[in-house]
Amino acid sequence: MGEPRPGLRRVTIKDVARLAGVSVTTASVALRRSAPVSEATRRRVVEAARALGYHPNRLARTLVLRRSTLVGLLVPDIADPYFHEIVKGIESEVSRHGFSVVLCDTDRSAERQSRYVTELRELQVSAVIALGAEEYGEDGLRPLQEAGVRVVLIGGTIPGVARVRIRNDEAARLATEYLLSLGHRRIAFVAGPERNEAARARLRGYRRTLQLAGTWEPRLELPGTFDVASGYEAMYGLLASPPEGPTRERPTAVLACNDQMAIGALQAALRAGVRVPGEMAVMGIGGIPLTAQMHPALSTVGLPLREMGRVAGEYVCTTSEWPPGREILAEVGVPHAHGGPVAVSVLPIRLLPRQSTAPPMR
Amino acid sequence: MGEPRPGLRRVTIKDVARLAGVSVTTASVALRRSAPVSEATRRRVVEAARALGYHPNRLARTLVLRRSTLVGLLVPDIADPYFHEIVKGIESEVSRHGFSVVLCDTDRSAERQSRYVTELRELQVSAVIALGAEEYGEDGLRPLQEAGVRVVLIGGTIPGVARVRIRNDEAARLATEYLLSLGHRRIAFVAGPERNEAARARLRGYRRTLQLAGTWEPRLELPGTFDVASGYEAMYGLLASPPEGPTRERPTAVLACNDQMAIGALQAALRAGVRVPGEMAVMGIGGIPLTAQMHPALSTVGLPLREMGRVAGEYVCTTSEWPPGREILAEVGVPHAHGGPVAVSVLPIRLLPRQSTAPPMR
DNA sequence: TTGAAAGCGCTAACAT
DNA sequence: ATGTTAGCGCTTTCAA
Repeated sequence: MGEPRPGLRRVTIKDVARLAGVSVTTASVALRRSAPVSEATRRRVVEAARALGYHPNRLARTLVLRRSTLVGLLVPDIADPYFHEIVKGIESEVSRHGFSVVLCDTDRSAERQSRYVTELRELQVSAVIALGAEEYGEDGLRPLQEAGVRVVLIGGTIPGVARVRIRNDEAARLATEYLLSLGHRRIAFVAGPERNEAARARLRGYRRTLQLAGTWEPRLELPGTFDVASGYEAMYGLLASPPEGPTRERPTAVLACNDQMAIGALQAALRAGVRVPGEMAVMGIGGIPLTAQMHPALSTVGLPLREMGRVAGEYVCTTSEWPPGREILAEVGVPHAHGGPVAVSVLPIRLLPRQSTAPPMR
Repeated sequence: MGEPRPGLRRVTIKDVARLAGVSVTTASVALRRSAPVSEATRRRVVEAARALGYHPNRLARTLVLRRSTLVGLLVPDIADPYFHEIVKGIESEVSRHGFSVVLCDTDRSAERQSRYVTELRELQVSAVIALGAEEYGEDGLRPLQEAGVRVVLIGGTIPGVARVRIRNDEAARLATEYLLSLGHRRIAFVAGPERNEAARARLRGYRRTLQLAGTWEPRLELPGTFDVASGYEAMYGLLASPPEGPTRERPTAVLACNDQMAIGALQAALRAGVRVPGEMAVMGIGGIPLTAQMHPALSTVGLPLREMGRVAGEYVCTTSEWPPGREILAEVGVPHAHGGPVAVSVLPIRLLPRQSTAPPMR
């Protein structure tokens, strides 16, 4: 902790009270309007506060009220573009409610993670929003819950922890059906990390859709790690040595499990002189802004990223309890999602057909 | 503010003291080792704390000690890749010192900005790190300073405010000289926003270097706005209608004022069927990780982004005052920077020659 | 070596 | 309508 900055004694409510010629209580009440005060005194107090440049000390308030306006944000890597829109959604919603966000970039390190969990407890945060649940393990967030901190997950599941859900399987289904509708039959899929729940769900959605269409080929499922380079490599490998199969032809379309890998795949294709979308359609899932900046602009499935952040932010700032137990805040999916639990609130997943997809060449 | 969470009374130092059978004072002293305590009691206290899962309340501590472990981070747009490494540098350094970062994404809105300035004051942050100084205006941060909050800028200048400086002109010079050394003579420059200090410095560096080489052509200075799209457009325009000049030929190389625009320019060239680096060399400035992911990998000038964040973080967490007045923390530049004030600490800018640059074709 | 008392800035009973 | 008292959790004089 830094030295107390000397000389700069901050102006407290005491100063305001003195200048206004009232008691501290009256000053407090007048400023907060938490009880009736005569209009005259209220004005005097407000005027005194303005004159002195008074700003209430939130920490003192937190202490006495025993509720904090601090919210922790646990994120595996703030540089990961997938998180950006989500973070912006969180940040603006939380701020709108008069809360503040404490940023904790764990850098995917278990050690930093647990340090942050401790730190957030000490800071008396009222809630924690955790991105990338698969990082924390079953009980990584337990200490927070036990301390009475409201915890909500975005992406992934931990038993007993509230979360914002989206229908990742539907997102993949939407993309796959779109490619099918364009006339593609051999559609490769660049999968994500096995441990990632969203990646698994998207793979499932892709697989089921192709199985239903009768064109599923296990060999067209390529491994990937969510990053640009792995998408590049997957496409590179595909072009270098197309997987064998019922037909010897290489796929006419590649769906990547996330946008970053689609970007990598796109670049690999272009680099190899393969025309996109003419000779190879490329598609992602996510709808991060960068996809729109590519040339050709990348077709993808737009997930309500900002809205996910907003919902989580609203939840943690909101006083009323949500349905208890393993709470589902928002069931985010296509409106006609088949079966499943009733949606609390259905946010739109939408297809974003852009330049990187077209019907296969004849 | 949320409701106080009932029932979950947190464990305080009072509980620890009671369990250990000592006074609160002794418990405090034992835990902090701030005064001599008998080994026996110390163990009892520590044991009690462990048993109860005690975590000190930092806000209470801040209140009494009058120094906070909160640091505000003002950033125009957390999704801007230029800021990522800087933010990570800040975050890890600040965290290493036991401080926490309050994230404020102003979204380049003046209104949000001033709300945040107020919020940070109320939170009693001990310091604020502000990225993108040009956003805040001469006195946007004044209230913080007046409240005794230590303020430091990364990028840009505000009179009387400490800042971390890098030699942006040198970065551009380095890039330009490199392109000259490859044999390029007609080198276009995609400039950045006029109001951005770094953009102006880089333009200056480019211009002077070419003037020195006797190959400067004003028409080769193209306008840009720092984003990918503007780099794309600049290159697109260049290829569609090469600027007239002493020779009718189009430039053989394009240097962009930042990496994002270079990425856009690269894509435009590739899209137009112009081979990079064969027919057109493309280069950026910044060294953001994304440049390494491109194909071809983008040549650029690596700025010590993480280190800039680290230095700023260290400054705000550090108790000792730095040189007063318009403090210069770290003069970041090439070792042989010509003239200028003496460097407090010189951080390396380094050339990152990669695949997007090569000698011009004959 | 330990503890009692005071107080950081604020708010909420409970008077008046 | 206003003021007095008490106390949030913690640390630090100052006594014992």
